[in-house]
Amino acid sequence: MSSKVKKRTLIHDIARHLDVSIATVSLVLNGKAKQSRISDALAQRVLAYVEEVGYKPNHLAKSLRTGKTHVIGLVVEDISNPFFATVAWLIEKQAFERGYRIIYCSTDNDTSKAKELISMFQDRHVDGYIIVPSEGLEEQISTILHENIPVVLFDRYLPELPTNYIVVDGAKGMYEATQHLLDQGFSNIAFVTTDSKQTQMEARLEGYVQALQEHNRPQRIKRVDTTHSENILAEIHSFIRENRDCDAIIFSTNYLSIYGLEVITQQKLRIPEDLAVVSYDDHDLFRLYTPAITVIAQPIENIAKNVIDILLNELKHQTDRQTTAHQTVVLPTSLIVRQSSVRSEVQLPESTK
Amino acid sequence: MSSKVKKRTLIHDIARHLDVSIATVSLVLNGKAKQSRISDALAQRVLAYVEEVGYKPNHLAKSLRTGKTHVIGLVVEDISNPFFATVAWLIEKQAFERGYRIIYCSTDNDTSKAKELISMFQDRHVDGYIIVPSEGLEEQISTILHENIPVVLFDRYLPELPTNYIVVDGAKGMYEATQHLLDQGFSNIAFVTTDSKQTQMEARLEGYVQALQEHNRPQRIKRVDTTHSENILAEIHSFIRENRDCDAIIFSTNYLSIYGLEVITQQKLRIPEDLAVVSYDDHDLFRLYTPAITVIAQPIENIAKNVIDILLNELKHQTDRQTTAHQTVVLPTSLIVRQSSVRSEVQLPESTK
DNA sequence: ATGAAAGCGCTAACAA
DNA sequence: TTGTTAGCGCTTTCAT
Repeated sequence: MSSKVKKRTLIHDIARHLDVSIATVSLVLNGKAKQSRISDALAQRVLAYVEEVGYKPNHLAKSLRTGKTHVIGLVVEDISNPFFATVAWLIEKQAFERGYRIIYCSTDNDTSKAKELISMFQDRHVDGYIIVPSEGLEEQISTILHENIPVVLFDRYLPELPTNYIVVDGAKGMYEATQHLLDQGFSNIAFVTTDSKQTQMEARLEGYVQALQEHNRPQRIKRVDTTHSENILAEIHSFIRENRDCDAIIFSTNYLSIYGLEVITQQKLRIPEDLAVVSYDDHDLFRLYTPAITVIAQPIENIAKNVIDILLNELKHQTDRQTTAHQTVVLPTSLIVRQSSVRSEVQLPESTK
Repeated sequence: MSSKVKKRTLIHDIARHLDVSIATVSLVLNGKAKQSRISDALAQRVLAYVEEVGYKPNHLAKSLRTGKTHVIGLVVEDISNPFFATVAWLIEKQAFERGYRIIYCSTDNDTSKAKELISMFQDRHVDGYIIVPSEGLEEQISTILHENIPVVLFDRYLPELPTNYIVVDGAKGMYEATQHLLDQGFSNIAFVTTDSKQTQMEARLEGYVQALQEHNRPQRIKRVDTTHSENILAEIHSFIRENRDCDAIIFSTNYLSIYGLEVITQQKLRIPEDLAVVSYDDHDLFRLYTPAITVIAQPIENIAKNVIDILLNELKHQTDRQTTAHQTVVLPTSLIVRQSSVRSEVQLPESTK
C-alpha cells in the first residue's frame, strides 16, 4: 500500500532533462529569451517540455525573490452586499485579465477588523490595495503609503489622507431624489441614515438637507446606530411611528431600506399612498418589490473600471507615492424613478430600467 | 525631497540588536523556546523587542521554508449569492480563529473557470480546499488528492470521487414542500429547475417527483438553461404562460425564484390566489416580499461548521488522503411556511421565523 | 542554552 | 549564447 504523493516538477528537473542550465529555463519562462539571445529553437524546446510536464513555477519562491506577488488586496465593507459584490466581481475580472489576482475581505465597517485585514495583506505582501475605508484607518493606510505601495480607495475617502480615490456624487444624487419627491408633491420628507461620519454618508445627508432648505421644508433626520444590528429594526420602527405625518422617506443605504421595508410592511403602511419611499443603491429587491422602489443608483461598472485602471497604472509605473499627486474621481449617480415615489401610476415614465 | 521608503524589520535585525543568534529569535517566535531550553528571561526579552518594533515575519519566506501557507482556498459558485456568502463568512470566521486565512473565488458554475481557480490556488500553495464543485472537476480534484492535500466539498458532491463532503437532504426537503402544497389543496404543482445534472439539483427534483407520484398528480417540469442568463426570464415567462392551469409553482434555487417573482409580477398573477409559490433557500427578499414566500431553508451555520471542522481536522492530522475513508455528512432542511403557499391567511402559523 | 549553516525554489547579475 | 552563483527571509538540525 504505497501512498504515491506526487512531487512537483522543479525548474531544476526541467533544466536537467533538457540538458540546459536553470538560468536558461528561467529566462525563457520569463520572456527574456530574446534579450538574452537564446536561440528560438532552444526556447521552443523549453516551452514545449514545460507544457508537456505541466511545470508551474513555485509562486512563493518567485515572489520571495522578486518581491512581487501579483496579488491585490481588496478590503470592502461587506462582500455580500450586492453593491460591493458586483464592484468586486468586476474588479476581479479586469485584474485577472491583466495577470493580477484579487483576495478580498469584509470589514463589516469594524475598524479593528479592517486593521487586522490590512495587516494580513501586508503579511501576504500584496502588491497593491483597494480599500473601502472605515473610519480611523488613516494611520494604517499611511503606513502602506510609506512603504510605497499603491492604494486606491473607493465609495468614500479619508479627508486627511492624500490618496487616490473614486467616489460618487452622493450629495447631488440625494439632492435630485429629494427634489423629485418635492416635485411629486410630497412635502414632509424623512431621512434615515447611519450614525457614521464617513464622507459618503455625510454627502448624502447634505444633499437631502440642501434640497429641503431651498424649499423651506422641515428636516426629519434619523441616525440609526448600526453597530447593534439587533436594534436597527426597532429604531426605524419608532422613528416611522413618531413621524406619521411624513409622506415620504429616504433611506441612505440599501440595507437600511431593506429594514425599512420590513417595518413599513409591519405597520401596514401603503407605498406610496401612505408613505413614498426612495432608496440609495439599486438592488434586486427594489426592482421586484411591489410597488417597485425608486432608487439613486451608482455607476457600478464605471467605479470598478476607474479603480482598477488607476491601481494597475500605478503598479506599472513605480512612482514615489509620497510626492506624486494622487488621482481623485467623482462619478455621477442616476435617479431611477419607480412606483414607490410617484403620486399616481399614470405619471410613471416607462424607464424603470 | 527624499522618498523615505521604510524597510521592513528582519529577523536578522532583531537578532543583532539583542545580540543573540537568528535561531534563538526564530525558536522563541515559534513557541519552541522551552523545548530548546532557552531561558525564560531571554525569551521574554526577545518577545518584548519584537513587540516593540512590530516585527512581522515574512510569510513568503516562512511558507517557502515550511511548505505551509496557512491559507485555505474556498471555491463557491457565486459569492454574491446570500447562501454562499453566509456560509463563506461563517467559515472564514471559524478559520480565522484557528489561525487560517481564507481566499475565496466564484466559479459562476463555469467548469473552465473553476479549473483556473483551483489551479491558481495550487500555484498559491493553499494548505486545503473547500469546493462547491461544478460538473467535470473530477480530474482536477483528483490531482489535489494525489498531492495529499485535504479537500472538503459542500452543497453537492461528485459521485465518482471519494472525498469528504457536506450536503443537505434536498430530496426530503423538496418532498416535504410538495407535500405541504398538496396538503393545502393545490393540485397542479409546477417545478422550475436548472438543466444541471449536479447532485443537489437532481435530489431536489427527485423529491418533487416522488411526492407527486405518491399522489398520482401530474408533473410539470421546466429545466431552464442557465448558461444564457439573458434568456432565463423569457423561458420562465413562457413556461408559466403555457401552464396557466397550475395552481402552485416551486423554484429549485433562490435565483430562479427571483426571476420567477419578476415574471409573476409582470403577468399580474396574485400569490397565492392564482399561483402559490415555494422557493428553495431563504433570502431577504422572500421574507419581505408581499406576500412572504414559503421556503425550504438550509442549515447554514451547521453546514459551515461541519465543513471547517472536517477540513481543520484533516489539516491537523496528516493522513493519507488516498487510503483513509472520507467523511460524508447529510444535514436536514427545514420548511418555513409563509403566506405564499397557504390557502387563506387564517391557516398561517405564527412561525414565519 | 546558543550559534552556524544548509537549504526551501526561483531570478538575474555576471562570467565565460 | 549559456552556465554559475549569490541571494530573497526564514526554519531547523547539529555541533558546541
